[in-house]
Amino acid sequence: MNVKTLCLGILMFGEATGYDIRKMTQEGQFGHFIDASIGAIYPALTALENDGLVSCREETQSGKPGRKIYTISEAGRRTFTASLMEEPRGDVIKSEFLLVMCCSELVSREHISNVMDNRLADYDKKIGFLQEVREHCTHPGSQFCIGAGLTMYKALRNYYSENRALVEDVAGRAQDFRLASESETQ
Amino acid sequence: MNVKTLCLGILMFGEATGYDIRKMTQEGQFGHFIDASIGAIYPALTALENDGLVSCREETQSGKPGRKIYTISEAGRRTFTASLMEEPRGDVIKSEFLLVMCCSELVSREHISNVMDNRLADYDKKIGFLQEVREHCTHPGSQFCIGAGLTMYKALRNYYSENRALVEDVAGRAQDFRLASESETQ
DNA sequence: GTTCACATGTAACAGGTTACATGATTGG
DNA sequence: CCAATCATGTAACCTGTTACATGTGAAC
Repeated sequence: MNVKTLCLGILMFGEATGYDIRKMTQEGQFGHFIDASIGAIYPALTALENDGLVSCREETQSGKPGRKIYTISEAGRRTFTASLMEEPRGDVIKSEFLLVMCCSELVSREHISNVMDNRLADYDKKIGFLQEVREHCTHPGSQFCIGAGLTMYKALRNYYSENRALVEDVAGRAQDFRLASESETQ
Repeated sequence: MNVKTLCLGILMFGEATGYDIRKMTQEGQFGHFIDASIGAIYPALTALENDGLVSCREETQSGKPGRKIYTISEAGRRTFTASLMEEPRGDVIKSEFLLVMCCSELVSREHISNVMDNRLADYDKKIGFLQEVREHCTHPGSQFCIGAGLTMYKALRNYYSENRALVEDVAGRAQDFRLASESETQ
């Protein structure tokens, strides 16, 4: 799913600026399953406008840079709806965090504990965001997605806080818990 | 986290071919948090060898194409360990599935139900894989990561099967459940 | 017989990231 | 006064995807 389609999808929920879209992929109701950087969003919106899939209205404010507010067009709606009919591909998850946890014996216990604390705090923040968004949301599809995010974050948060000892106890002890290659090949 | 580092990380657990690494990022103990395509892995391994971070032994079998078995070097271990000390970035999750669910009123109920059934079956398969891997695994960090994957998949599987009616009941009823933009701007 | 799993590799192309450039306003 | 938030945009660069090319052996 490329950034253009993602922007179209977000614009289905209401007009927005590039900046708004960026924010929605960070903290909003899409934060937990859509990823798009600001440097990709602006060119995507320009391309979408050239293709006639969105229209743009410019709001010039005194002093501030003019906001470019994008609205999806009828053609844009059709294009987006058509893209929904394709079989969705498997979710992509990339977690540097789990890679660190996986190899906890290679780093210090302080580092592991610190990274873990940060992650737990992150999850609390995300859970708070989603709970707040859910209260102001009456759209069934969004409710479903917000619920999925909350389910995932809460389950992981709980798992991490209950099982962190597993990785913390072996941190810095590479000698005792050698990874497979070391015991096999040496 | 780029593919080179990912390969290094997997090779910390034992020597492997490019093909093996690909499989481990699909079904193995890394399948749920590492993503690397085969077309990225082969060049990465070549680059890693040129940098002296891995060594390569070629096993020529009768008929079959020779397997190139890569082993991480001492320099490779140091490089990988150093990369673990960097603060891990937030997890990246991209889900076309949730985008479809989010906009379920735009497509038919058949499509939604079909996509949902596929997803549930996918999760069952993944849960089965991980449960099997867990049984043969004594490494604490891996156990932690496998447990995290199981926790996430089981929680989502359960949530989806309990809440699928939310999106199925509105499928194909865009008139009744208009997305925000339609009611606001028209 | 045909499909699948094993096994490697290349190259064109698409795509996105990062950093930079600019500038006002608000809050600490 | 400095940092953060709002707000847009460009471009060099990096990275990875997709499709193709090749070939065996086993299973169905």
